[in-house]
Amino acid sequence: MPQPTREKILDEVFKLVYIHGYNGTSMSMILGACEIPKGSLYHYFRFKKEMVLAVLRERIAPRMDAFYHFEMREGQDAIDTIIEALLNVAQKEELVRYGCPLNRLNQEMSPVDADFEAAINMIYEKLKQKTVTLLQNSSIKEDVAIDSLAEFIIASVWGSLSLSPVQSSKERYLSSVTHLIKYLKTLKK
Amino acid sequence: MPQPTREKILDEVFKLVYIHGYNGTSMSMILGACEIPKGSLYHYFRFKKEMVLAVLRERIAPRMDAFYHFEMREGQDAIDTIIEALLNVAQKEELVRYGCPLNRLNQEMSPVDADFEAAINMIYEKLKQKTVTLLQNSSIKEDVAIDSLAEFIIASVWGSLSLSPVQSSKERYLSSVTHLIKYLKTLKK
DNA sequence: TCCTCATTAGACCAATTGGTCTAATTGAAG
DNA sequence: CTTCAATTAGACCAATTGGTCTAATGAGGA
Repeated sequence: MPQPTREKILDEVFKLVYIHGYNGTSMSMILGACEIPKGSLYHYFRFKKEMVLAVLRERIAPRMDAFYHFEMREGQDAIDTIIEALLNVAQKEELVRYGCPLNRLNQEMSPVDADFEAAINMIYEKLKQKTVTLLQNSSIKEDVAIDSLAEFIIASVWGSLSLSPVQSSKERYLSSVTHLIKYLKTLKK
Repeated sequence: MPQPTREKILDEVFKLVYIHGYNGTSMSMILGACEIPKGSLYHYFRFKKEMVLAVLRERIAPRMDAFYHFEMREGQDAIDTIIEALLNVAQKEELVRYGCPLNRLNQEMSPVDADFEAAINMIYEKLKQKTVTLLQNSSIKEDVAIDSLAEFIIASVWGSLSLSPVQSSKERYLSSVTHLIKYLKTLKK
């Protein structure tokens, strides 16, 4: 068996929902992409919502967790770790093309579904907390509001990634996020 | 007649699509909200897509145009006009609650529909151009890349408004956008 | 070998989707 | 008043939606 059915489903649903959104992805699209019969799909997931919530936990959350995961330079200032992460984003084709998958689902589902809202918020808070921790261990001036700075960083990335999703490009993201980086540098001690 | 039918439709469709998205809004929801029969709806618009594109042009675009529309202080620096606009956003209940309607439609539709992508891009470019013009007439340092700064400003606002759409709040938006304002001030001559 | 249980297969279903069409009803101009 | 186009009304439609259900399959352990 090349790939367990359940994992295959999660992979395909992630791709479809990432691009078409929750409401834009039908069960028949999913069936077609997975090339499995209905019986299998509904054997693993009771219904669509449960499936996409699983995608959130098992595909999107790990991607968010990976945001700061790369070889850290020895003795590097934490603020530079963040900057490196920001620049890393530009290398991910799908990110500059379609934006942050968490943010996409957030905008579509949070206002209309409490379960999605809660699940998304947990993932967001974790990412924010990581950023806060990094900022606390960095050479940033003491009088800066760490918490809101962390939110501003995430917000700027989300926004920069949503500038023209289609014609978008690495360059557009980079030129926008460069300002964020410049700002971060002004906050150094 | 209290309100021409076509205008009523555009108002209701705007509200529904703003919150539920394009695919999350069905014709029956629209019919229900407008309290009109199907015949009327399809008399004014040939199909759903045409209707929402009209909402984009006649409801969303004007809102974007209004972004910098308020009494400008005499002899005020253009950069302060921008800052005032950023702070004004916090007063719009629906904005801090649901985010920027243009950005929402952008994220949902641009990747999957060329007509939406084009229409949205035109509105975006106009907003960006206004921002560029303001920046050019401001006391900003000469070596700053005006174009990408304009994009960064819009991106930051979009992002700040999408931080937790539901539990969101004025405060959250403000504390995030405060960093943007601080950054803009560092760019003054 | 047989049994068991997870899995696969797909026919089937009610409800809803976006959309068509014809008939009735207006309201304004001549 | 009559005329005629704009508008309203809603029955109707094929296609699709998310979801159910029963039967067949198959792999592993006793």
